[in-house]
Amino acid sequence: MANIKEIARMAGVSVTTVSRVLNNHPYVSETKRTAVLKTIKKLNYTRNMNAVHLITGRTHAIAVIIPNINLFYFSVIIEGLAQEALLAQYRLILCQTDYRHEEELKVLEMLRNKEIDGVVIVSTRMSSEVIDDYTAYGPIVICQDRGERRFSSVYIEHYSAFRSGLQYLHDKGYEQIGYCEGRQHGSSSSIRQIAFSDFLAATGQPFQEEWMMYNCMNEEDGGRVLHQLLKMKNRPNALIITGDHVAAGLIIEAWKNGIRIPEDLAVIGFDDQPIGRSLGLTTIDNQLPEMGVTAFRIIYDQIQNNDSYPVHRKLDYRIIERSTV
Amino acid sequence: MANIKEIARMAGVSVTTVSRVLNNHPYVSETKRTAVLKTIKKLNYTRNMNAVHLITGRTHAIAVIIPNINLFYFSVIIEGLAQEALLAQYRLILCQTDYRHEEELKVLEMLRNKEIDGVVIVSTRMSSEVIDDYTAYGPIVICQDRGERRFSSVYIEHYSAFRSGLQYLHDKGYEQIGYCEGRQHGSSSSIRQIAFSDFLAATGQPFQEEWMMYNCMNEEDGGRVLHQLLKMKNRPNALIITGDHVAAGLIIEAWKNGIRIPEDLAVIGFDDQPIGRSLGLTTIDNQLPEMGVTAFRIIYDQIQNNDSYPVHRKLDYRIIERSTV
DNA sequence: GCTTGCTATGGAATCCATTTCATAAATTAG
DNA sequence: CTAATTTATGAAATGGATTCCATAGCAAGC
Repeated sequence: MANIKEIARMAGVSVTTVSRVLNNHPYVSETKRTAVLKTIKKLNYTRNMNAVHLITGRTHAIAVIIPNINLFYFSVIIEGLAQEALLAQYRLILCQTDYRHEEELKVLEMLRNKEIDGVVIVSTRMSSEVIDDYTAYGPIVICQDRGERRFSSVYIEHYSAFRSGLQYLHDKGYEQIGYCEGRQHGSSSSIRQIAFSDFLAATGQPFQEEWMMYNCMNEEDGGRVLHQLLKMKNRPNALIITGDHVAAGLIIEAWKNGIRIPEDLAVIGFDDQPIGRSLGLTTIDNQLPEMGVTAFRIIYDQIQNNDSYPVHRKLDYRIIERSTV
Repeated sequence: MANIKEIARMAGVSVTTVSRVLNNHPYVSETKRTAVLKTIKKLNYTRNMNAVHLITGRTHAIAVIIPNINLFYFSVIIEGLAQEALLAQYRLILCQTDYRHEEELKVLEMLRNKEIDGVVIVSTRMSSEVIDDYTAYGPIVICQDRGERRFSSVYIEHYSAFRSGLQYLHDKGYEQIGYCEGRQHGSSSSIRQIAFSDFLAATGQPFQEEWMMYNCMNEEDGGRVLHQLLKMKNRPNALIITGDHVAAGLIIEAWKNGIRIPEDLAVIGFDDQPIGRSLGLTTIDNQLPEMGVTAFRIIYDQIQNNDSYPVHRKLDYRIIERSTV
């Protein structure tokens, strides 16, 4: 109800002085300062932040584009992001777009509209060209590896992470390796597929279409994969699975069906998820929380310094050896 | 850069007419409309949404207070909430407060500041009195059962859900029932504890402190609980566990230690989580996605109708019978 | 022919804080 | 004792839309 003008009138000062008190500006006498504070309290006044946003051109909010929060991979990144945003007193607008192009675009439009100060893109199907068009309006950071572009990125080297997983299996003596892949047309999927065929080529093995399992998203898919394996005449003796929860579903189904792990089937997962820890699953940790944290920090720095020079930050991965290989 | 005034000047119309075009107001002639649209395109104009928010007093944003997104219980609620928000073209501001009182208050202050149009509180430690103080500033809905208050709620009857879980075990012939509880001082924990002791009283059983397991939050805690059980001289033959992931950790550890489920130990969980499905875990489904969806709809209705009459909506639960009881 | 009602348009007020600029008093420096 | 700072204060411009109100042309109703 009350606005800065009314406070000024009642406290017998100018609006400028009230604004100074509100923003802790030093050049206000102690008498006036207390008078203003008293009036503010009396009228139960707070700033209308929309006016502040309008005049300052900043909203202290960033948006994050994500297909779905209820997937471990994403929720962990968001957790880190949200933690950092809280620390920096920034608002985090969650945009669960399910890869829908028009919704993803709407978020970038928010940047143009000045509704937000920056955008973190965790996963998208948008082309780099489309995103490039919006870099003029504010910092954008993407959690994918896209090479050099006009926007910043934080990424894991999926190629080498995947290759080192394969190499690990190979070093342990497994030669027949199958691959359970997540979202078939994800950006990292294609990189991993290349890593996979490069590995096969390097070790002189043929590509077996039967040993490729597509669209493995959750525990149930893992279970389904095990039954696929059971039907095969020529089975792989090791599996590399992108996502520990898929691996978990598979391992549980394996136990139920008397398949010994790793004796009959070795399994290596990704992302070091809690359920994998319980199962003793060997996995490749991708430092996902770090991803969210880093993404926020990049955005934050760019907002603070009004700097649009793109930054690229590579995160490390590491193999966590447990008992499924 | 460009604003509505400039568009008006260039298109040779008034700002009012431009605003009308922008808002699809019918009373604009076709000639002027196209002139305006052409100018908008030419100058690559978009509205400054902060100005719109200021003048309209609405932001089309709601905030959600949540301790941590990376917990299944919460992330599922958020998923539903985010889906509905997207449909209604609302922004969802994620406030991961980790139960910190000052942070939770800041979110309510955002409502007073007019930064947001409403608040969904998924879980909080704030007292109803504190929340009541903010209902004057906009709709608030809480996902907890707090009896009749000045703000709306969506809730599960934890008491009866828990009792029916116990009853189910009892009907199946289990008499020695232990209880793994989540966050010890959560609002639903105390209700469940009452349900538990009421049940014991009703069936004439004594309360066994040893059979109460506190602070079971994740898979590892479930594993830990199993080892606690192994050490007991007098073991329960059934366990009711709030949270399927805790139950999952326990079941996996049971398998490793040769405890047969349900023969040696029956287990009933809560929330119907994916990992539980793989394990064949009997569980009580609390319709969590529905919770988020409903919470949003309540807020949305109240915003639309400028209606602050509190609504209370109870969600159903149901037992999903699988093979651990 | 006169009253309504609808279409079309624009001027000006409004939302509310920040910030630049101008001014003046009080210090400090030299 | 004058010049240069520092402190303190307020008027007015600014950010960029929406909307109330006034005006006017035109068609329909009686």
